[in-house]
Amino acid sequence: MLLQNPTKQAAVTTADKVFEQLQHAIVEGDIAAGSKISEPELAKHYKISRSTLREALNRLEKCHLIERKANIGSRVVACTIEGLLELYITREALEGMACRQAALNMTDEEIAHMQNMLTQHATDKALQEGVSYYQEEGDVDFHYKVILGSHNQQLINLICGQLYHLVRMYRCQFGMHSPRATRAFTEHSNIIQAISDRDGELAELLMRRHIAASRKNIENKIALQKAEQESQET
Amino acid sequence: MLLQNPTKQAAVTTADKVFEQLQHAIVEGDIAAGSKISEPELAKHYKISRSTLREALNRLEKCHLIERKANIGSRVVACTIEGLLELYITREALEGMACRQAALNMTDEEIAHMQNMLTQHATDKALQEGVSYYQEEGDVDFHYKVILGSHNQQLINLICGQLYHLVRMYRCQFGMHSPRATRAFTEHSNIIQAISDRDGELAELLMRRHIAASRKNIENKIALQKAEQESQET
DNA sequence: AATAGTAAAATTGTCGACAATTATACTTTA
DNA sequence: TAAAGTATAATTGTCGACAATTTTACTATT
Repeated sequence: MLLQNPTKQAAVTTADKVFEQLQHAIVEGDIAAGSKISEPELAKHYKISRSTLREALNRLEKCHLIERKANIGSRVVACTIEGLLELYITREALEGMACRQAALNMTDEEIAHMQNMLTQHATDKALQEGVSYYQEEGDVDFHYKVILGSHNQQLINLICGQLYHLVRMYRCQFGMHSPRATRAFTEHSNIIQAISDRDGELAELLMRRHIAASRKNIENKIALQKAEQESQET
Repeated sequence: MLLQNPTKQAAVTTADKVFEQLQHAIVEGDIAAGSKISEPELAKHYKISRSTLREALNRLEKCHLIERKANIGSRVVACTIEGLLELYITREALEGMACRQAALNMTDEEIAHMQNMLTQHATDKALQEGVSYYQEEGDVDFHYKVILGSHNQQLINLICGQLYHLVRMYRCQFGMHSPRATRAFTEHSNIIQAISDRDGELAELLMRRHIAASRKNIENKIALQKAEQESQET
């Protein structure tokens, strides 16, 4: 993952650095989803005081990667199917609106840059081979560009600063790299076209369909798995 | 304000209590928007240690009421017109989707309860007098019910747990109680009808129009003020 | 044997002190 | 006089210890 969250700011303090390490560990599943967090243990592991660790934990809570209860402690969030679907619903709402705003607020330069990026991806051999490159980095890259293009700080903070850490976590833990590469590419093209045409309404509609398609793709998979399980059980 | 944020949980720890007091003070403007926060000063004022205060500050940051920079300190967020409009855009996206989900997921009991609430407000003398009661409590109450009705924890947390503190802050600081009472009442009625009909698409559309109408109302006011200022300057 | 009660251990919350960084006031120099 | 540099003061970040609460292990009672 070379990709960087565009809202991320340099980690200067120790708490920042430990936060980043913990974030990575949670997203990648090195610290299990749903597991309890022991402050003394983690503090010892990272060789920092509990105060500093708690500062880092507060940041993890801010991007919804852990949950805290008073006098009880912290737990890594659980990755459930319901949670995943809820996340997609929320993304559909926020990124849809971001896309509409992008159509209104992006500069011509930004749009040109995004078009170039897509062309770049189109000629990329990885895409032609149907490999996951485009899905992973290219997809996230595209979505980031649109969100930033909204020029709406509120939307940018919510999506890039909070939601996307969870998105990455689900991607890692559920091992999601579905074979939608070429299809997603076409959808991205159409979205950029709508933005380029300054058609906010269409841009939002297309982005929402794009995300909803991913969600339905997952729902189908789940349904299939369920059916398989039940047939095995009998 | 008797109204309670439905996502709020009992404050057991000292940091919780100080957080609530600070939250109130910031929302009401007792601590000025945009002002710098002095940790030693506040800690002394509330008679707590700096550690405990910092815990409270972290929670304020979580609901976007303050912003922190490493080694520099915290500032109360500034209330700008751009920020207000961005907030409305975000609300439109999130609450619109919440309303769609409410149409799909609310139980019949919940819907009936919400209808009763609206009838209650209709017969309320305060509404008939066109007083601000309906707008303040009734409006927020209605929106909360819809959001909770989405049964989507992600949406509920984002809107009730984060956005609405900022909304309240803007309402207080900009002194917003525009005379849209009866109109808003009609709009609420139509939204409930759509939810009752389980028409998610219409419900979302109406909620978005409802919020957009408020936003445009503000934009008009701003434009008017600007025009007045300019005419005075000449 | 199962449950309730109690004591011990562990965990979280809070505190005050010190270290590192930033802001301020003053002096020096061109 | 203005600008740059330096020393001082103030603020934020980090630490280890203690207090309050929760969990665990054990004992006593029915």
